[in-house]
Amino acid sequence: MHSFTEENYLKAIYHLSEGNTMAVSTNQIAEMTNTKAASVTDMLKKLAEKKLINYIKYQGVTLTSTGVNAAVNIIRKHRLWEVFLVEKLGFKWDEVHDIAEELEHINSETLINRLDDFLGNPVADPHGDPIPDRSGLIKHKKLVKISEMQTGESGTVSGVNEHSSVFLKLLEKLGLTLGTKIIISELIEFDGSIMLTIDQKTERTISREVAKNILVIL
Amino acid sequence: MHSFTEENYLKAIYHLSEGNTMAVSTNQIAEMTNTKAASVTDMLKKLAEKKLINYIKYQGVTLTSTGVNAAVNIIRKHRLWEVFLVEKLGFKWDEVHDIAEELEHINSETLINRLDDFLGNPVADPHGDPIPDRSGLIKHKKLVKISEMQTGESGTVSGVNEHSSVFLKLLEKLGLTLGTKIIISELIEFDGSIMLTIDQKTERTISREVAKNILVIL
DNA sequence: TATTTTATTTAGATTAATCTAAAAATATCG
DNA sequence: CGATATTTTTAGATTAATCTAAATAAAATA
Repeated sequence: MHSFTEENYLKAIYHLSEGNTMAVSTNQIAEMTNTKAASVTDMLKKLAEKKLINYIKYQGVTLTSTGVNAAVNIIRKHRLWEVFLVEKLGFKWDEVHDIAEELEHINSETLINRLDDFLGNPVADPHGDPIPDRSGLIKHKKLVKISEMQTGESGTVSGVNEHSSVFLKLLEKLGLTLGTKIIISELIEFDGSIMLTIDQKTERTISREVAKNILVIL
Repeated sequence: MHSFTEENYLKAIYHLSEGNTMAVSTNQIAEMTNTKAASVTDMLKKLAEKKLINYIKYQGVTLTSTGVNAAVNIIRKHRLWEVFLVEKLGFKWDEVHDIAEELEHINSETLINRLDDFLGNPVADPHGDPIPDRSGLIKHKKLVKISEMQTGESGTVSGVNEHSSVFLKLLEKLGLTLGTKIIISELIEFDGSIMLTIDQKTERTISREVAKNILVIL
């Protein structure tokens, strides 16, 4: 098994390379892991030694397939524990991240597979992020940022790009939690803010910044 | 908070001082934590510095009240997680120790209190060991070893003194799991083994060694 | 009680993860 | 394209937890 710390680096690299196919830089990793670049370099050497990443000095890193596997497994655990915390223990979606951050390092494949079954094999966590299945497969849904929608388009809130407690609490206040149906009523040219109808009832305006971080299924 | 390692030392000291009021020795701790005496000495200095133990060179240690609190809290977490693993995830009583050993270090009072409620505030773990309540109070039941019972006496299996998987599996094979009613039918003088009736049906003989490790409520 | 044995502590190293400061490589821009 | 800025790496320390080997204290025993 890998150490707690190694797992956190793998996860960071994975998240940083989601979307873009580019290699991830030392500084990016340092920022994400709250460490200094020098520490990251040391760890990268170690992870490369273990064949978890492809590392060329000064050129950034990518995960090897072994590395991806390890990372995906941690993410699977994180998200399943989040579902547990919300569905079974009654936590709110903005309260679970830090606890899941600890729970994701518990080592037992049996445990996590039984937890998965206990929870009814959920496909998404409380923030709408997909949960990898036990073979590591992730079913990505086609999600669109509200900021990219056109007037008249409608969709269902199904994910977020920003997981901070402040943001999630705001969404709750706005009535924009997962499953909420929205219709774009107007795009305001002046500041890019967006007016929308929530659940066929409330009309609301949200800033472009907020809109960028809400994902919907059309 | 205390480190993972510090917590393990506190727990070890607590378990070693259960029952006897004597100070716990460096070597005892070394054995329980699978470390060497020299490492223990270092850690004892650190724990004493933090006022978690009373430590006098060469004289062994006792926990301070702060230390007891910390230890009991870890034990509470361990046992609640064990209940979760058995009751909710379908693990067997001999499979949960190692996983709970990891889970007990997850830091969140809210989490553990919600888990407690979710489980219906159990008073004992799957091995019959009492679960401290959220204030740290432990309700000890008056338990007697089968080896101390007399012919004709009856009782209900309610705990064990040996938590190894081998032993627990044996008890299952023998039909001596928690809740089983037994009556002592004969004490065999030759080797100290004990003949008993299980659930008013089966008659069985168990060795003194096994009998010493099964606890019953009369 | 003196001697031997056992237990404990100290001294000095090691490993993992981190840091700061300096050096080296890469990227940017005038 | 070359000077400057930025990024990354190296060098050398630090901290927590551990170890082995040697020294010291306590306990057992003859």
